[in-house]
Amino acid sequence: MLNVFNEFRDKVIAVIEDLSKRGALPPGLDAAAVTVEPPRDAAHGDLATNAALVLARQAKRKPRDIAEAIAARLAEDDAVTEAGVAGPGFINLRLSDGFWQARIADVLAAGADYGSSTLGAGRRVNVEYVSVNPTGPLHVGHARGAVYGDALAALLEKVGYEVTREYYINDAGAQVDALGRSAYLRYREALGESVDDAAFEGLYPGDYLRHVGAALAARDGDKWLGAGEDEWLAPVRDLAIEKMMELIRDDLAALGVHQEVFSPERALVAAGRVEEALALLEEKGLIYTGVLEPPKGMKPEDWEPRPQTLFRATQFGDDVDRPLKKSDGSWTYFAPDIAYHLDKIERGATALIDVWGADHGGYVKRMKAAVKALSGGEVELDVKLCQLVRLMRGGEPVKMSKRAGDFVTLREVVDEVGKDVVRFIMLTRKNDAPLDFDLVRVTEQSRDNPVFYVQYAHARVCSLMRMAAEQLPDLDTGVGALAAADLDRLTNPAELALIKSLAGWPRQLESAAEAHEPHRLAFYLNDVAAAFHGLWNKGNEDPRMRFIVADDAALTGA
RNA sequence: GCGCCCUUAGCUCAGCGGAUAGAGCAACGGCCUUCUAAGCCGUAGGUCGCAGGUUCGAAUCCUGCAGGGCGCGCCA
Repeated sequence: MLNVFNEFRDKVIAVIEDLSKRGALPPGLDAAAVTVEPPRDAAHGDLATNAALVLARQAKRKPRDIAEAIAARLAEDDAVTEAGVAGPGFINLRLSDGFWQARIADVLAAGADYGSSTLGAGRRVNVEYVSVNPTGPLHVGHARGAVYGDALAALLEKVGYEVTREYYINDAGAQVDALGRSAYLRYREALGESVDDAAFEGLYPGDYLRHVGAALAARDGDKWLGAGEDEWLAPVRDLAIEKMMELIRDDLAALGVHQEVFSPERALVAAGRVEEALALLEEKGLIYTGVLEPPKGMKPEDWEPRPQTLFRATQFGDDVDRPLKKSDGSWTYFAPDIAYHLDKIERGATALIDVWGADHGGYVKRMKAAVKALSGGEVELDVKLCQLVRLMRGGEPVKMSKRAGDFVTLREVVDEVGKDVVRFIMLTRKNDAPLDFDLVRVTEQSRDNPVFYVQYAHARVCSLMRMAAEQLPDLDTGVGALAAADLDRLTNPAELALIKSLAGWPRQLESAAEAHEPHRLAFYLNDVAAAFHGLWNKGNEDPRMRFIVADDAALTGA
């Protein structure tokens, strides 16, 4: 029995069906809204179900009467020691110590698969995250989306989805041309010219392009020096993009993030996919030429009404129809994005998740509208916005220099505090809440540093295994032997609390996956660590409560 | 002006339509000849921004309002 709550929900529903069959309840009741959860207050018991409250209206009976009938039947279950009705009609169940003890054997038998489930039923989900323009290294803000997306992807995989981890490379816009021009300046430097800082006005002045310039000089010599921009821009830009993507992948690897699909915008454009996607919308009558109203309340200085190619986003819940072409006839950013999302759909994803920075919030409705239009409503797009990260050091904000190219890079932070710390801290807040990242606090060894608190629980477990091997060399600490230990000796409330906490893992995974909220797992780990530290400390009051009891190998095994 | 997000203890924040709304920090009171006390236990602290609505039941869903953040054609 790996998910206690799901199993008992099945039992409750079986009881309801049986009561219907016997005429104690009307037939054909809809039990979809029945839940089995841990009660808010542990004093109420181990499990609580709302079954009677959900059924009362349908059955036209008083909730408490239904609750009494269901509770009486649940009380017959071997694992149930107490089934009571409380409040408006909750059924509270208390389960035997033996039931909980047996869960340890379940966990050991499942090993690393513990908590895995088939909730996703193999459905294909595409999670797109990071997708930073390939114009420089990742900074701290990018790390949040990277960790969030990576954790969400892992979480969905764990509960049975088939997940694609994807990065969209925006390598077709004006900013990669600026990147190419910047790299060209570094190339001239590499060949001995001195280049003024002012030359980088509007470009990327960061030092990280110096090695691109050097690589170009090494590869091509001085062949571009006298050439016109129309000759050198494309090759220089392409090399720069390639080098920047290498840099970004290295940064991601340092953070433990590995995406399997990197989709370049340029390839989509070159393959004519933008025209294809728009033709599809055109067929559906969703594209027209029209004139947009200027946004009210702000005064665009140079606003002139002009006809534009527009997508009927308003038919799919957006506030205005959205332009697909700029006035010079080239695509807006939206057009290739539509093509890209169509591409993801055509590759077989049945659900799409995009992870964006909060400053892209204004873009969500139109993208959802486009996906709805492209897929005929078959594919759902969920856009998760990650709020800002405020980098601090000892309570003081870290100064982000205004000078372009001089931000705090992800790499610097990972090098300073380690990838696990960065990953964990990024998950200690909901994605849509701002997050403070204090470089000093996250390495402190104290209760208010959640990274330390959880890692310390793990360190103590390792310490116990080491000490047990020393003090009880004959004790078999293999998984099979431990599962067969005298688990019925674990009757202390602190011991049972830890077991119950561990038994909640499958449920936590499923609910976090369904909500697309990996941060819940960080909070869960904190709870498990608290239960463990609490039990550990019982050993300070009473040596018999220590994990290792030198004169009792059987209890130590348990 | 419009859209999206946020508003929960002194502070930072969890909270999945359920019961008396929780955790850490800060405050106060305990606990070390240790399986690392880098921790644990306890006390105190609340008009869940405000006002309506839906519901057997609302911090949670809906509407309006207030305050804060982000954004609003030819940046991505």
